[in-house]
Amino acid sequence: MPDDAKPLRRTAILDSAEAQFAQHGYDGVNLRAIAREAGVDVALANYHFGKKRDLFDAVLMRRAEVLNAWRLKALEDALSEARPNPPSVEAIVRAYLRPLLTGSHVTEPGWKHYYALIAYVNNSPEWGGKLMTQFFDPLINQFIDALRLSLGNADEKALFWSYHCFSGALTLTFAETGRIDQLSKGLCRSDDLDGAYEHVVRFITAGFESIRPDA
Amino acid sequence: MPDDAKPLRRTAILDSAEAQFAQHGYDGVNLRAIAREAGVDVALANYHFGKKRDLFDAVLMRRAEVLNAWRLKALEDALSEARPNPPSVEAIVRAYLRPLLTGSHVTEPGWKHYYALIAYVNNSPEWGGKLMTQFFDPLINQFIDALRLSLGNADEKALFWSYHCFSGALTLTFAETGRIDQLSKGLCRSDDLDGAYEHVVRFITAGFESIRPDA
DNA sequence: TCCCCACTTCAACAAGTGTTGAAATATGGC
DNA sequence: GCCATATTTCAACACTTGTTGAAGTGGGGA
Repeated sequence: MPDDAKPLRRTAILDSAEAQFAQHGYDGVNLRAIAREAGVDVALANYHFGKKRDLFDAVLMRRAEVLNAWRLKALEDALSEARPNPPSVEAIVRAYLRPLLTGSHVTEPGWKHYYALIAYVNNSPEWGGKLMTQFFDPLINQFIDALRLSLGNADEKALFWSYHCFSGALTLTFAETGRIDQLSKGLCRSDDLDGAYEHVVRFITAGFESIRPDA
Repeated sequence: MPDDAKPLRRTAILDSAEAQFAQHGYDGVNLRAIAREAGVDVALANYHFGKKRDLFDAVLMRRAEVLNAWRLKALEDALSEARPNPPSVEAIVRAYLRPLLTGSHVTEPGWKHYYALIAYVNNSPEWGGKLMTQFFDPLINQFIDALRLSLGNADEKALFWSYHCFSGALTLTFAETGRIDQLSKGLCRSDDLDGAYEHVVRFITAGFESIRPDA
């Protein structure tokens, strides 16, 4: 039987929580609003997920696993295509971003909400350090290893600060705040992840290339 | 008389609100906690600033004006130094970042809190578009104009998406989430803004240079 | 048919929320 | 000292919050 055959209410709660946490943050949402949008009673969220904070973690976890699998495969493909040499920086950046910014899923509201949630978490002084580490760092370390190889003996501090810039640029893209729409007077649209892809790839690749020691 | 001679409680409320909004976000804070840390009664916040949301705006406004003045001067200095030519991209990026990441104020808790607040606002789908536009975009447009001149006839979409990456990298730096500390196993410290400065300048400058048409 | 079980709702609690009007206190000009 | 005004506190309201225990529902196996 398919995964979502019976527990319809359960996933409805997750979907609703995802959308609302993404838009208003953890504290800006109450369980009654989540339950109302899911069409269930308040107590049901507690029955399935426990405390509010556990529901938040469950939302975060659900798509993190899917995402990490996609991105791991993209990285491994890039590595095996270039073998025995390390892939180019651009190939690594593309492997990092392609599963996130391109493909049919990036227009689905569920994924958009999830991305906005990641933007919220990554920039939160309270949770940024802990939660991002918990859910994503094993994969991120593999990407950084690949970049280190590709860049020769780049300075380690420069490498980590460069990744930091990368992460910040990406998560602001995820937030889809509409600010670039205003700044560019409508020329760029923050909800157009696919359109942002090539621009972000170019900018980030050039940033990493600038720390190459023999450059 | 100095500005902060009499209204001690007023600024105490602003300081406390700044610290708490920065750490927990708008909805994660209640007025009683702000008043307690400021050592005043709850009703006093209402007397001075009105509704909770107005207090939030007042916190945002206070340092925005100072910041914009510093950064405008830095940009004008860069422009006049290079005249009649446009300044280099690096000079513009430095003018943008130097007032933010270097100087004696960047170790003060007040400014750190304010920066974290900016990170919160800039990445918030609810407020990112509106508030950042309101407080900072007049200045940002001048920076983008300078970059456009310096870069020759760069593609406009590429220019705005590049600034978007810039903004994301900077605001994640402001958030000081401690994530880079964990990723780098302590080699980089997210509270070391001054140490981040040169790395961010290099990364961002290279990113912008990559869209130069004759490159 | 009956019973067990997972699931769902109902109703309520205790604590915390922003906001406000009135009372108390301080401040500065005369 | 006196009084108008600005500041600060007190006390309370009306409402929302997360959480929980008890009751109800439905379906599948004995």
